[in-house]
Amino acid sequence: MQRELTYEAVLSYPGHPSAEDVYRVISSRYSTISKATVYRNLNALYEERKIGKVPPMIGYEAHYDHRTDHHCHAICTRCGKVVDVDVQYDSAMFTNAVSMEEGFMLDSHDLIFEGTCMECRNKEKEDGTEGI
Amino acid sequence: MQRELTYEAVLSYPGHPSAEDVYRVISSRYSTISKATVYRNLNALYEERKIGKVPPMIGYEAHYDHRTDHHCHAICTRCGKVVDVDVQYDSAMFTNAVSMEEGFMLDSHDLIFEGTCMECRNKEKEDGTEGI
DNA sequence: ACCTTATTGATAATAGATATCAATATGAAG
DNA sequence: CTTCATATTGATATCTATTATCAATAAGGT
Repeated sequence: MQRELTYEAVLSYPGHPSAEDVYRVISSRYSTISKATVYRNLNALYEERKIGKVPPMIGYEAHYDHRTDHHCHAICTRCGKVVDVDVQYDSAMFTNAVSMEEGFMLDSHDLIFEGTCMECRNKEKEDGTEGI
Repeated sequence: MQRELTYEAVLSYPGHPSAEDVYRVISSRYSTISKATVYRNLNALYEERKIGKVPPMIGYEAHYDHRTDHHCHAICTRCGKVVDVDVQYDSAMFTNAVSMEEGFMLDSHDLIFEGTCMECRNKEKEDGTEGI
């Protein structure tokens, strides 16, 4: 039942919530939910392929996704926010290159972009001109 | 001085050592080195761009690289080992796609492959036929 | 109602990495 | 060679995100 809540929270979240985000949303109206349950259910939902998971980088929390199709993400290295990116490319060229690497069997690939989101850029601009 | 040792350890390591790997190598002949020093120096060397860092995925340790040029990596999801992959592609197509995303300023991108390395595949094969 | 299985909350534990801080090393200037 | 300033180190505590544990509870079938 908390599983349902978790699922709905991810679906209705604008963007790519972290486990902490999901926990915050749910506990605001169902205050007794445990963090462990959120983590558990996010994992379970991801295993069932009902939700997606942004390829998680060390130093940032894991982020989940209501999209389950394969697509790319950009992560803001300032605030950790994740946005979808739609890039067209032929993934076959990757498959071929990797299969040449001595016996490595390719399951998937991730294309991840790092940079600064507009909000953080604006914030930095403000900070930079502070005092003028 | 431990900084030098750290640098040399990364350069001479076959593959992509984790902090733990580097620590093990160094402490085998310089037993008093502290783990904190290794972590610190790996970070410092990476900041100075003297060594590379494999885009670090949650669930695996960070791995370092004696190559400092931009290239791709494949990670074995069984054992965490990292191997280099040389794929040719035009990164301009990525740059353009991302810059369209409302004001996101792109710094870099990472193309990461996940799969199973040959050793782990062999190991699984053995395990599977065990008892025949 | 009864039994089995799944889910939950609370909490402890984990891994990998960073922060702290006194002790030591380094290195330039006199 | 002293003296002072700065950088690096080792030991350890701490942190963050996550997973493990486990008794308590909930669900669901017969």
